[in-house]
Amino acid sequence: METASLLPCPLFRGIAAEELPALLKCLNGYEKSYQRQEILLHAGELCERFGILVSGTVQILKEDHHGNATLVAQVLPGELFAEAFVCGAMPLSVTVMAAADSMVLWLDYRRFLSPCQKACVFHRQLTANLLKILATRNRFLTGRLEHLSQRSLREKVLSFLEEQVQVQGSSSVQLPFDRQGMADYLAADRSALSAVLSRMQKDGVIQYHKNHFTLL
Amino acid sequence: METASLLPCPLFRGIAAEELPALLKCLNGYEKSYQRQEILLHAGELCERFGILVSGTVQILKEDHHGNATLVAQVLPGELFAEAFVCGAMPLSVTVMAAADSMVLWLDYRRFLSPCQKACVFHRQLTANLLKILATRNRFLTGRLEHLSQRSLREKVLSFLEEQVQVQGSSSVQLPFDRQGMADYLAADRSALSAVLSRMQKDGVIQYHKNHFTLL
DNA sequence: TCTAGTACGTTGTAATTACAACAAAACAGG
DNA sequence: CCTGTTTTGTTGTAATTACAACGTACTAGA
Repeated sequence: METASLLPCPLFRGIAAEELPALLKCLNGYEKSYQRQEILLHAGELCERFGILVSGTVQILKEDHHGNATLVAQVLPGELFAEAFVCGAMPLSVTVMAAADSMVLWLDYRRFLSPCQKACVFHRQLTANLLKILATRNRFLTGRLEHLSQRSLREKVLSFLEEQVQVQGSSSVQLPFDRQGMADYLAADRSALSAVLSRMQKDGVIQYHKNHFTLL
Repeated sequence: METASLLPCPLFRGIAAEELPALLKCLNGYEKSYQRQEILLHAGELCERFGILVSGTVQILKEDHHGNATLVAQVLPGELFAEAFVCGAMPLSVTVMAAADSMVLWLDYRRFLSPCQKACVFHRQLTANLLKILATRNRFLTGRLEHLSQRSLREKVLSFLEEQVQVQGSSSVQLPFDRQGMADYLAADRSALSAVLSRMQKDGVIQYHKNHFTLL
C-alpha cells in the first residue's frame, strides 16, 4: 500500500510518515478498488468502517420514496465519507456509489475506539483530527442553514456574501462556484438568482463580475 | 459538586457513577453559576472548554453586521454547547448568554485530548460519546438542510413529513412543534404554512389535526 | 479563425410566498 | 360560565420566485 499519498488527508494531519503503516495495521486498514457505478455502501446498512477516498470520485446519493436518486454530495480524494453515520452508530440514509473507478481505504471504527496499547502515540492525534473533521462539517452545515433560513433570495445572497466577506477578510471576495453552483448552494433557481443579483447591482448593494463579488 | 445529576447527560452515557468524580477532576471540571442575561462566551473568542448546562437555560445568539441579535438555538439542561467551535479550534461566531439563572459545568478540552494515565478507563467511552454527539448533530443539520433545499413550501413539508414517517415508523406522526415552531423549522411564514397545509389536506395529500399528521 | 458547447443574463408568465389584518377555535384561570 | 390569551386558519395584496425560452458572451478545440 502506498502510504505517502495518505499523509495530506485531514484525518492523518500531524501523523509522521513512519507512523502511518503501524497506524493502518492497528486500525485494520485495507484498500479496495471499485469500478465506476459500483455501490460502496447501501442505504439502510449499519456501517462500522470509515472510508477514505484515495483516488477517483465517489458520490453520496439519496433516493426518495419514489425511487429517484438525487446527488447529495461529491467526495474528493483524501476526504472521509459516511463518518457521521459510523460515529453516530446510525444506519445509512444514503447510498455511496463510485462515480469513476476509485480506490478506497477502509478503517475499522471499533479499533479506533479501542486501540491497541502501541497505538496510543498517534491515537490521540487521530482522535483530535476526527473530532475536528466532524466539527468543521458541523460549522459548514450550520452556516448554509443560516443562509437558507432567510426568507428571500436577496437575503440569502446577502447572508452568504457577508459570511464570505468575514471569512476572506475583505469586502471583495472570490466565490468557489459558478452561477449554477451558487444557485444550488442557496437552493434557488439559477436564472432567478441571476435576476436577483443583477437587481442588487442596480440597487448599488453589490458589484460583481463572474464569481468575484464586492459588497458595498 | 452534585455528580448524580450529570449521569443522564449524553456526554457521560455509559460512565459509572463512581467513575464520574475522578473523570471530572481529570478534565479540570468546575461548576460556575451565571445570572440571567450574563454572557458565558463572546463571539470571536477562542474557547478551549466544553460547557455542559447543568440547570437553567442558555441561548445561542448570533448578531449580524448591524448589531441586531437573533436566537440561533436554546440549550436544554444536560446538553453540551459550543462543542463544534471547541473541537474545531475555531473562534466563536456566536454569543452564548444565560436566559435564566444557570449552572454550567466546564471541562477542559486539552485535558480531554491528552488524558492522564488513570483516565484511560472512561476516556474511551467519553470519546465515543463526544463523537456520537457531533455525528448526531451532523445528521440533524443535514436532514433540515434537505428539507430547506426543496423549492416550494409544499415540497419542504412533504420532505419533512416523509422523514418523520420513516423515523417514527408509521404514516401517522406526532410532530414536536406547534405551527409556529414548524414554520420556523422550515424557514417559512406561519400563515403561509397554514395555507399550504390546508391546501394539501384539500388535495388529499395529508390529513392533520393540531400537530398530528397523516401522510396519505 | 471558425465552431460547438457552456455559462450567464434577460424576459414573460404562472405559481408561490411574505406580510398584514382579521376571524375562529382552543385554552387557562378565575 | 365568562373572559382574556394564545393558537390556528383565512383572506387579500404585493412582492418574489420558479420555470421555460431565448440571446449573448465566453471557452476550448479543431
